[in-house]
Amino acid sequence: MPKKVDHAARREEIVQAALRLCARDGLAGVTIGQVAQEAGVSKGLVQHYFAGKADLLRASAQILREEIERHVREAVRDARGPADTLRRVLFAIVELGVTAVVPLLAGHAFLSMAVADPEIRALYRAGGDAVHREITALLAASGAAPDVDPGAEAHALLGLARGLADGVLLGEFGVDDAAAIVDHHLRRILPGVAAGPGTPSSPPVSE
Amino acid sequence: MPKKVDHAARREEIVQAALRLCARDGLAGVTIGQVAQEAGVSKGLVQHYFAGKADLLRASAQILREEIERHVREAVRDARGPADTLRRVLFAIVELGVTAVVPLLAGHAFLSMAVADPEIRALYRAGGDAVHREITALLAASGAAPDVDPGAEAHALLGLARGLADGVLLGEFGVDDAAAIVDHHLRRILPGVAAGPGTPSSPPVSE
DNA sequence: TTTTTGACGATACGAACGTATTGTGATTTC
DNA sequence: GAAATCACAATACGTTCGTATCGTCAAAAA
Repeated sequence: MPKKVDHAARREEIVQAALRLCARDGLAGVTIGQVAQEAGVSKGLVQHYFAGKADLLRASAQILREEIERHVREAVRDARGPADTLRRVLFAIVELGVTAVVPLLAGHAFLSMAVADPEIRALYRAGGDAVHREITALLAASGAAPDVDPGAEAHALLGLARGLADGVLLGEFGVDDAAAIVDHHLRRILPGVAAGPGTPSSPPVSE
Repeated sequence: MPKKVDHAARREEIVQAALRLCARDGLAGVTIGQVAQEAGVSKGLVQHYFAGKADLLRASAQILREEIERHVREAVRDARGPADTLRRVLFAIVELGVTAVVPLLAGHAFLSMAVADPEIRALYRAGGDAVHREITALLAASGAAPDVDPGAEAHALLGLARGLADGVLLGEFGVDDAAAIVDHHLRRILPGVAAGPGTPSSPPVSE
């Protein structure tokens, strides 16, 4: 039998190349040949690991989701209490505009596919719902003001964070401006919870 | 001399076909041939009106922006006072998720192009900045609470609206839920301004 | 009426696409 | 050590892309 390789790892290498291309040139720039070149392998190898282009894109969307999830989960790792966790989650999402431009851009490119492809759409929905549930729970555990409905407020916060991430991505404002906006809203929702001691982001940079 | 036709109108017809394809299949599905077929004209005619594919895409992004701007401007037409206008602007943006799925999806597809193509990027920035200025002005004129910075709050509201539009687009919640969220935030920002008498959207639908 | 001009269609062509096919080593099992 | 197996490269093939070119017809100007 032949050399034993980590099938999943090899697939991920190729997918990462695909995501890079997707962020640089859009979904249109993702071709088997380009992906192979970007990954530094032969075109044949891409075929060896993926049944076809659709398979490649499907896997890319999947890993894209995991990538963002990992990013958020990492930002939350050593958070103190639900309020701090919530803050870090939202910051992490906003920071995608600069920290993880590739996944974010690729995500946008995939969004149009999500409408046509039910499998990718399900992936989007699952991801969004998971974050929403998480934020709802954090909100409920953070001692929110009595007039806030955790479910609705979670939709608001998630929407706000996503919208701000796009603003950061397009350079309309900086991460720190976005972070300040998030903090401002959190302070309104969570009375008595001051801004967390450690800002996960880098020191302020003038726009 | 030959038959005189409205050059701009013919270009727009073709662009509309391109945008439809873009929303249905993503940017990858926009080919000269497909656009021609969708528009019901020959491939040669598309060439006749556009110097090349890049020209077509550029024009599409331009018209896309005008389309959304028209949509918002129409929603604002018979608004009463700055607070009501602001509310209608935000509602219009949120409603893009159902009313103008084509422009919204196409916009997402173009977003990745905006990073690479400086011309399209400038278009995005100009559009975003214009809306931001508008919202800032409306906010200042609406008698906002003393602790709100109109500029920052405008970024927040615009971000919120954009994020909610995506949520609506993906079916995470309904337009009415999103509208309620917007209203809730507006009430906090603009004390003393009750919800406008006429909700532009349809009656509540359970998710 | 003749000429001219541009709208528009049909076709041609090279490049690049996705995929199918084949070939070649290296490595593990027997 | 022979045989089987899989990672991986190379090539070939049919399709579709964007674009260039040519042809045609109608209408305005002469």
